[in-house]
Amino acid sequence: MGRRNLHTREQQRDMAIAAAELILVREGIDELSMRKVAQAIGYTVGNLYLLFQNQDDLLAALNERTADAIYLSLRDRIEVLDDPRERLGAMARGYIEFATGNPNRWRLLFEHQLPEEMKPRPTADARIRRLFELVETTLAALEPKLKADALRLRATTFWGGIHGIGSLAVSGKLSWGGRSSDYTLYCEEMITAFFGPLKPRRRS
Amino acid sequence: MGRRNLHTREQQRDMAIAAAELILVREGIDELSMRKVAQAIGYTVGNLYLLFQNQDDLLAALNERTADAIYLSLRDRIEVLDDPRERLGAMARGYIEFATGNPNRWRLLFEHQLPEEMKPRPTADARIRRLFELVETTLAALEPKLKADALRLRATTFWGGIHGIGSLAVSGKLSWGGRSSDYTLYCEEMITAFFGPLKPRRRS
DNA sequence: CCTCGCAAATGGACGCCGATCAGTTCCGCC
DNA sequence: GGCGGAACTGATCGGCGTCCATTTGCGAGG
Repeated sequence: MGRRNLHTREQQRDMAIAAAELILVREGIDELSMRKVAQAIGYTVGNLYLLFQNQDDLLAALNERTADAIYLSLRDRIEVLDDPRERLGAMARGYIEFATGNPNRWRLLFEHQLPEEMKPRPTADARIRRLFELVETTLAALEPKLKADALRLRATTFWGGIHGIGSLAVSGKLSWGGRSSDYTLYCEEMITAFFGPLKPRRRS
Repeated sequence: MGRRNLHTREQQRDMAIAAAELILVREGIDELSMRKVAQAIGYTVGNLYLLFQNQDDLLAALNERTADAIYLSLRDRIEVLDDPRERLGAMARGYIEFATGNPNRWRLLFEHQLPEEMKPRPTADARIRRLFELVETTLAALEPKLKADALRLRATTFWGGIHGIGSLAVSGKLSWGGRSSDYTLYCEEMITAFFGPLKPRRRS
């Protein structure tokens, strides 16, 4: 075949990303090959390289979608809550739930290192930074007396801790440190460590 | 060539593991291939499959060594310290230092998921559990009034948090949440969150 | 000292992968 | 109606993990 013009470049890109995400979710990272993606969208492998620089470029596009999905999920969760403390809890639980509910997408985002020569692709990084900033903003409402530097340090450390719970949960290593696999438990413990016991006074 | 008997099976295994670790450290996970390992030890690829079931079996052997190295490193660090609080700090810093100092070994251990059909290989898991138990034991000395369940939960959560710092540090994503890349800062903040400010009274 | 069984090790084959590019096809403009 | 060039193909390359028929040579038995 030659020129078909069935879809625009942009459409083909979207199709490829969607197909790749489906393969990623259903079959895992190792099964996600350019050949499978090409076959899934009805084009040849060579054509994929007119849409993406290489495989890592496609994976980076996937990661952008994942980062967006996490951010929007957390955003939706907290906008119905008023108490900053509850917001942080909801974000933490939402983060862990996304990790355990979408392990392959989560792993690709955080554990698949892209080669450094494609570092000038700040889009994905910016979307993660947005996530950290969401935490920071929420934390600012909870601890208004903290200075900017201390606030940032605290938010980053807290979210790094939550991230660690997610990381261990996804790789199935949380049970190594204890019997339970109920990640919410670890979540609550982390929040308590950072922000004190839940609801210190109720109906008092 | 045929029978050489230059090295025993055990020796060949050790040579292969050592060679693989060198390649892992120097060139990264993606460059660690069975062919390179075979060439490095002066044998053919086919012979490697008389020593290991498959590549993941070799990687699992590498991970055992890494887990041992981390455990022994932390053990050495704390045995010269008496104060439990200082011990936990030393362990946390040591963990992060190992992660940032040996990123490829650390990534292979925690971020490379082995296929589930080789799950009946409890050796590597046991070595990680040992690490968690070391934390738990040290924490027990700091908070003697905690019950076993609460202790385990607290230790696991704390160590999961430290692990998260390491995970983000290794993947270079810690700067996303703040300017500094001085991981010790995050370490101290995490310890403070869990165990209160450092040295609450000095020379008082 | 010879020889021969069998363990030890080889090396090539298979099917997959990411990546490249000369060549083919056919759309749309003149 | 025809043609230039964009769109797309598919063959090709080197490398990968894995397997196994074949070859080699050590060492026990004569």
